[in-house]
Amino acid sequence: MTTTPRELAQRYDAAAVEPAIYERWMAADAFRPAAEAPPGADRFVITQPPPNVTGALHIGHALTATVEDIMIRYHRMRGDDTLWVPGVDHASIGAQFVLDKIIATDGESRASLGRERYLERMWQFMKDTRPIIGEQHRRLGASVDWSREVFTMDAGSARAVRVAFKRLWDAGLVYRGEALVNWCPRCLTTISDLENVHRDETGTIWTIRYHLERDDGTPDPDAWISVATTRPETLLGDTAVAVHPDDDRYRALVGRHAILPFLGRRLPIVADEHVERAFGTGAVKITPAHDPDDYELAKRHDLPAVTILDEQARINPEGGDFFGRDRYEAREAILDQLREMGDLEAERPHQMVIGHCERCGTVVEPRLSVQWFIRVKPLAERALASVREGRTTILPAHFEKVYAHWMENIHDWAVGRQLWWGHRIPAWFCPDGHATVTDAETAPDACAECGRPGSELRQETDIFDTWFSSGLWPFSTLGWPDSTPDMARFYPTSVMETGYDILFFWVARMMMLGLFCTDAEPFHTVYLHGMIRAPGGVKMSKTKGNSVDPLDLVEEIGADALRFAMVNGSAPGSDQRLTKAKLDGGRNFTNKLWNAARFVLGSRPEPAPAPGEESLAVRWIRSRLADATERATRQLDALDLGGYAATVYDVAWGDYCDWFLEMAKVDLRRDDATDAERAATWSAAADGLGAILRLLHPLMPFVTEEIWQALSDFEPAVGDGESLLIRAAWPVAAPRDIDAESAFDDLAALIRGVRNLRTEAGTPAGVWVPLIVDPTGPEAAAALDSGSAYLQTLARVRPIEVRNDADRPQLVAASPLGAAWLAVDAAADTDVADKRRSRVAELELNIERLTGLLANQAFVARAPASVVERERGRLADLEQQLRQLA
RNA sequence: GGGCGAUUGGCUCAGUUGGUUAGAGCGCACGGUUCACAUCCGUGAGGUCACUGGUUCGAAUCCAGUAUCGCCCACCA
Repeated sequence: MTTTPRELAQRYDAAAVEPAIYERWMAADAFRPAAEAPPGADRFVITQPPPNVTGALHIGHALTATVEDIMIRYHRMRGDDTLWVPGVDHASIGAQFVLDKIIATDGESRASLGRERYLERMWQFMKDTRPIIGEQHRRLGASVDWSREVFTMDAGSARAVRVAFKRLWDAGLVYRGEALVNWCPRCLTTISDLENVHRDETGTIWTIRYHLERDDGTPDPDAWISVATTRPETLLGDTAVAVHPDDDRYRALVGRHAILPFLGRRLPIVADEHVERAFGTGAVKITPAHDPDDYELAKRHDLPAVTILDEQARINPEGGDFFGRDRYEAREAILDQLREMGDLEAERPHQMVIGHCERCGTVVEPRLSVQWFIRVKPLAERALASVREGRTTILPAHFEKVYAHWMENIHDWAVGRQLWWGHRIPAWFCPDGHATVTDAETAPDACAECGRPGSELRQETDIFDTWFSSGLWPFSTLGWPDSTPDMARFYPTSVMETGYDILFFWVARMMMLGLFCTDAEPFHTVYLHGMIRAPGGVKMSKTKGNSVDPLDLVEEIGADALRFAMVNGSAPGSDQRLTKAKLDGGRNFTNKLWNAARFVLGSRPEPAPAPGEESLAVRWIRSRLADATERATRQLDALDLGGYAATVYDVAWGDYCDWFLEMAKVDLRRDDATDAERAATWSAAADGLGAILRLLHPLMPFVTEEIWQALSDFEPAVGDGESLLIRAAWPVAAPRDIDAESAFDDLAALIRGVRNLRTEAGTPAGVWVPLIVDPTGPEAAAALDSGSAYLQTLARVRPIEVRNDADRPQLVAASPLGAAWLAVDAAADTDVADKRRSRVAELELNIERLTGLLANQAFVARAPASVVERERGRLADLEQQLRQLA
């Protein structure tokens, strides 16, 4: 055992300490669950969103990792069987977007490389980029089980994807069909509704004349129907004009035809109730292949769909003379020509919403194609019931409504992506076009419909939407579909934690797929954190240049300080601004802890054979820590992380540092103390520090661990012999010592009162002044006597004269222990007299109010007795104070 | 067009099942080289809890409505 304190550096150097501490945890294998679950232990398993493989860590990841790490460290200390599986998501569209840019610098492209070489290049890219996120999570202190690290392109994940899809197929929940889907002409793939982000924009709405057909089939130059459109270029794909059946203006035209400009196509004029008479001209051009509304209408009226755009949104050969032009060029050309022909009747600005590709920002194009769909209604119903019936709880609770609303209005999920990087859909086509779905990696033996041999089958080239594999995460990471020990031990998981922005993308999908695949809710609690915003309250984004790099912050102030800043004063689901002031607060708190530890370690007195009597300070801080332990435990159990942070901050700084350590100094340094008493005080200080370190460890793991090492090094008793804080036990709340707390409160009130007097009287802070106290009674006198050493030092008053004295100056500190005043001449100060008068007035006002309240029969009769009692106590206190001031 | 959330001292935010004197940090004012810490210590000022009405002995908290801001969802050309 070391008996001399380890020297703690004068300044805490987070940048140097943190990586070393992480190494120590790794070396001790502290993150991995035991080989077998400890008997009787509760289970606590985190489900986390795997970050995109290509993305550098941003502040949102930092918050995610912090919140999860707090939970897992807390439960680990509780002795629970904990697991937190780390990993990265292959992010197919995102990764391709990044890689496309990289290879473009070499003059290459997807097309120039081809699928096979492109994928080789991608795997090579993965080797470089995959470890980055993990390394960054280490810097934040994330105590994940690295031995179970998962990549969603690993074989295990791939198998889970195939098996899940095959089961959905077998259950009749997968179909292939033609539909109008969201198409990104730049990424060259389908995207889901969720990835199609709508933005308000000011566009133009044009009114165009379609001439009516004459009996001889030619357009009538003098008769037309005017249609309004925001997308003139799509007229090339028009196959009808629609009006409302009850619209008198057009009733006569229904059944006749208009002639499409440029192409001369005959357009039937149809009546449909979905047409809004008041909008535009009341007549709508119908482009089934390029507008979702029109597509639906065309189905009702059995109209053909003509696709006029190619995959890059250029006019295809169907567009006649406009063939080859980009959609916007074509728009201008068409407008010019219509204008020339006199058929462009009007144009005016128009407010509208336009869908953009979430990834690249390109305007999304509805595109008619054959796609794989998952029929999600039945899945959604189950997922909805789980939340409605409380088997899964969402925090904060109001997101349950958001979740329900989305689940109730869900559309079938187009899961296919025309990309290369990702899990290829395990469907195989025979030359006759029959699809066979398999859960094997290789081709099925034969076509399920016509029996053609496997050698003639060709695999689907589409891959899965990344969220399909992410949706399997909670169990695919544990070895599903096999019945692995991990599945049995860790599934279903406990808390799924993420930002509310991916509630639909991911949480909803996990719920649906989890219930379908495993017949169990994949987690019992969904904890959604808010977004971190820039100081102005605006969204952080790299393009705006207002984003902060969490790693820069870690480098500058340390991971602990950043973690504290992000969690303190935050509430789940609420956005927060990360300001300099907040970050400084975290850094300052780290510094405070460090210095408190330096003091404790450096002030150890001579060892004493037997511990002496415990002082008021010791009894008081024990009780405060017991209270904090009880509250912190309750708050962590309720996932109230902001409350937990506030609790430990307050007890550490406000109670332990500001009051206890100052009182402990008095006890350690007073001349009349025995060695035994000093030893008792110090050992309580060390114990208190140990308790604070334990309470704070989930939030600020590094600095607490570093201090713990020094503390437990030469005082193993504090740590129960556990050399690593990460493995130490979470404290058990001891009973409160109400007597000590109330004795302390009385004394502290007096000390504050005297300090206040000094300030008001303008007594220089360093000067010792004599104090006179007139105690309220014998008990107060006794308390005063035993607390006089504290009072002297903390209020810097000496000597203290205790006497009953009716002759009081203007300046008096009123307290439960008695009236006190400084033996200095300050009475001449009129300012002081004013202050006293206003204090008396305030007291009288409050006494009046309380007297009135207590005279109210209804209050006394209906309020709980404890409340009435408390008000009576308050009134008595106030009356006593008033007497002291008189 | 629907839905959700927010509105608390100068700023950023907490506020547990309604309990009567609404908290914190920062900022501000004043004073401090008290041997852990100036990334600190002490003292203080500052709020009719957006507004209106209701329920209640009692409302920042529950209910209804209004206003402002923000977010999400949505197939009106």
